[in-house]
Amino acid sequence: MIQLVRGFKDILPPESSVWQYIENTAKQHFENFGFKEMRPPVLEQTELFKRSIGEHTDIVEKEMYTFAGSKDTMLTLRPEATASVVRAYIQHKLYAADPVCKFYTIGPMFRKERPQKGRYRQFHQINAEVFGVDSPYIDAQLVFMLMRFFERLSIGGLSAHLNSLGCPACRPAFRKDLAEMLAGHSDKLCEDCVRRLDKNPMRVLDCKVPSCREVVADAPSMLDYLCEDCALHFKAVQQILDKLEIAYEIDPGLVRGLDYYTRTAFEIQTEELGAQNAVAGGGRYDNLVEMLGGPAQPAIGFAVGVDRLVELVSAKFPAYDSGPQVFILPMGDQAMEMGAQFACLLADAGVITEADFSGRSLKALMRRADRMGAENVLIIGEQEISDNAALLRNMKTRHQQSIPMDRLVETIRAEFDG
RNA sequence: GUGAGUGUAGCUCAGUCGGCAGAGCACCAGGUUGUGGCCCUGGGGGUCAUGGGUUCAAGUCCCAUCACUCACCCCA
Repeated sequence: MIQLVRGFKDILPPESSVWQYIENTAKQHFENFGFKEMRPPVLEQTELFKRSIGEHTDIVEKEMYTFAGSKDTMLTLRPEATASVVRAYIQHKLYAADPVCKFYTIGPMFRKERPQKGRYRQFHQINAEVFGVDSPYIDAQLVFMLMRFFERLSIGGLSAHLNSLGCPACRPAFRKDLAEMLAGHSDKLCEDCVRRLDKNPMRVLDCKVPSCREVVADAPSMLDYLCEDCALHFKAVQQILDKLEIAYEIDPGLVRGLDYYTRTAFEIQTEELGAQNAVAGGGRYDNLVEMLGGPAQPAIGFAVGVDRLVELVSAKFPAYDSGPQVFILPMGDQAMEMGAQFACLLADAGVITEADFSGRSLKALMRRADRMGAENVLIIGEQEISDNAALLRNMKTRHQQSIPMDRLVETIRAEFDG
């Protein structure tokens, strides 16, 4: 038997209905905030991700699905969406149409990591990106939009975590001081953090090892190093969130893994997930558009992990298959032929219709209809054919009525309109 | 990539010391010639993950592979 690829997953009914619910809620909600859907391809030139995510990140170094395309270009299944959206924004000169562009995307991403709970090699994200606005107002609006989105999905125990990562003007000084301070205590750091010292010292800030935490407790905070512009920006984000009555925590340990982030970084966490508690994360990337060859345009975005949302939503509202409104039960060849016609005509008329052509006993058909949760059954047998009227039975009330065949579709449709 | 655990019917799982492959649920049929849920009776269903090894004999012991789960690394 051919099995599905490791780390990949089939989304079967009824679970798929939860996905539809989440995606539909996101579309409606984000469009209320002025976002339009963009659907970039899942495949891009490898170079795009190397330049945006950073050549020396784990994602690019060992977690991408990369293979040779035609000639000498390497292709990669996207590990995240932002790079593609930025690429499309630049390539189609979308900044020319209007200075402000707001997009959302929903779709699969691919990362070749070891699968574990809630982390597949094909995972799904809902992204939103805003280009052309450097106002802190938009930072706050994104956080607000996210919190409300999760509330719509009835996810509880939410908290917003905020930090500012500074900008190229102020971050280097912080990074240098931090690295020096940490290096002075390298004997107390865990193995991983010693390695992080040269690679990305800021990541030591969110290490969970107790001895590292002690060292970090005395570490300098980026917030003390922010230049005037960055400090004002961050202050403004907080003020707006206060006005919007969104609770948040300032978390100097919140560090984004990707190189392109600047200023505001945020993460939405829930208590309902255990160790992997982040359901969304994002931040500003004011330099990425230019880095990728576009005009200097500020930008900010976030990504929501859909796989985790599905778990949370399913735990609250278990998925189930809803049954047909009408289940047609024909008996005999002639009835079968009529049932087949009615099945098509009713469905086309907007009634959720199912039919059973197995030719088994009425008892067996009734049992199947009941199990499938049918609201009504339409019985067509010899008696009904000679009466020229089918029998419609409500499965809950057990009420039965005879419906003339020649007006059957209109009659049944009228029955459900009310 | 590293470490640990698991793999037996569609699902959840039992299987003792190595000795005929099991249960519950689900499915099918009958009890009721054309009326569902509850109940009763019966039935179908297995490459015991895969491949090799030890043994008179392997679901059970050993090795390898694969898959899943959890954790690590890393992380929107």
